[in-house]
Amino acid sequence: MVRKLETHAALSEDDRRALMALPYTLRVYEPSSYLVREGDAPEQCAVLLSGFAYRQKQTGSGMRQIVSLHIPGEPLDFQHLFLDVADHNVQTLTRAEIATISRVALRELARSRASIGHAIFVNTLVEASIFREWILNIGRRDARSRLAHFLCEFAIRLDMQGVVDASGYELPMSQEQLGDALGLTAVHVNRTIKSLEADGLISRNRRRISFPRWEALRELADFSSRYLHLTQQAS
Amino acid sequence: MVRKLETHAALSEDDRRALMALPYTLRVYEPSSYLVREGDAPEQCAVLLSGFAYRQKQTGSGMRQIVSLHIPGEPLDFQHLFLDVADHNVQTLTRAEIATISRVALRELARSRASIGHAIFVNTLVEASIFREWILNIGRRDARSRLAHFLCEFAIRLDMQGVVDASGYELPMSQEQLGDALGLTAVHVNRTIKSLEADGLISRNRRRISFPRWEALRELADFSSRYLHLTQQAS
DNA sequence: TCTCGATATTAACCTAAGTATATATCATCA
DNA sequence: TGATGATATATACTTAGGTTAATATCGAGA
Repeated sequence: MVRKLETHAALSEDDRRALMALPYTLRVYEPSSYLVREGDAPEQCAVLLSGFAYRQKQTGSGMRQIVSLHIPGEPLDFQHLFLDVADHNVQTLTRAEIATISRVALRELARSRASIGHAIFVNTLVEASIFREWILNIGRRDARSRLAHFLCEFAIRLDMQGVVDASGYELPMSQEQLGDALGLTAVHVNRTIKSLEADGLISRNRRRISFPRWEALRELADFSSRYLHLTQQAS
Repeated sequence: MVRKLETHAALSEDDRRALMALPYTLRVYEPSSYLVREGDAPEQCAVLLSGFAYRQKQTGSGMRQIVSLHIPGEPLDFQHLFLDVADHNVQTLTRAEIATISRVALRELARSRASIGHAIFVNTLVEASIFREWILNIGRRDARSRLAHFLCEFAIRLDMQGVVDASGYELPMSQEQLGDALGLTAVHVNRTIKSLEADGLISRNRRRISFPRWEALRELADFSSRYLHLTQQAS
């Protein structure tokens, strides 16, 4: 599980063993638990085994912006691995099972084993690429495309990670949180979801979403998976 | 110059010599020249010696979003150092002097000299942190705060890099481009600049901007420099 | 089964920001 | 020195999305 994430970037040989050998602590967190708080000096490095999590920042006036979303199998703290103080918050979205590794030990491993360091680096580069796409999405797409893009990204990522069948998935968040991720209000998220549904681009049952017209949705979303770097080869 | 950028992250000893020893090509680019195009397989790694540059992505319908801005002394291609295909465009903003290093050589150096690899990693982590702040800025702040935040960030970064005296600076971009960076239209950028000016928060002469009431501006902008990780220590 | 808190949905109304277009300013260059 | 193209500024009007608040729905307990 710890190395499942490494695979997407650059397969290593038997330094998997080294990764697996890292001492870790397993713990289950309740929804909305903080894993990292802005201002903290990060000591540990968390990996999401099950459940969902997100990164979040807040404005002085208390507006929240979700800055990224994380699915089972993804590491949560590479962004702070070499930084002294956290610049954002990391929180669980749902109840989540999390493995915690010592930050120093991981850094040591990254330094001593080049291929592991490389894999971690690639992982953070892909994350950065997703940040860029989110900037584009929030800055330049209207609510319908923006939401559609978000849904497409989530679908593809879940699919890649093998967490879900292609038919659809259970959105692990409220419309309020969806708004925080998209830079919209909950009310407008609701309007927009309804509008996509009315056009038959998605269908829903409670939070379960499926995609009766995937191609049409993808087109509306202006979605291309290039920025996810799915085909990234080891090197 | 090449290693000036490394300093902000984690000073290395005499592997500066190794960096300096990298063969490079010097070239001057005209404004708006493409350095990297989305879809390309990056071969070279550019460092901005003078002038300004930015990263940019476009929507299917042709809307542009500037995703980051770069000032003299900053490396431009670490984001693609270990990725096979570019996910965004890099362009000069002004006429710019650029040193080009072979990507393979730099990767080799990053691998063989841990402290250089580390410095590069820290640099990309800080860039990622800036991406996150931009997501917050675009997603959750209104036009006045958003523009003010942008101006503050630019001021601080220029100041840190020693490019400018604290009194103010010459904005190297049109209001159109400012809009592309902020997720606004040029018209609204103009309104917003005028409004900040009317309130005495900035003063202008053509594109030269100065800050008669820095503290007030910074407060309006909800700006805290934490996310720039200015105090990042070597480790 | 009933209650409660969290979500979701809806409606009415408001405003920040977009659109469209005209005009002014400025730097460049023939 | 006058023309030209790129910016910047201004104005009128429209609209996507925000605000507020009321109502409906649902799952978890008691």
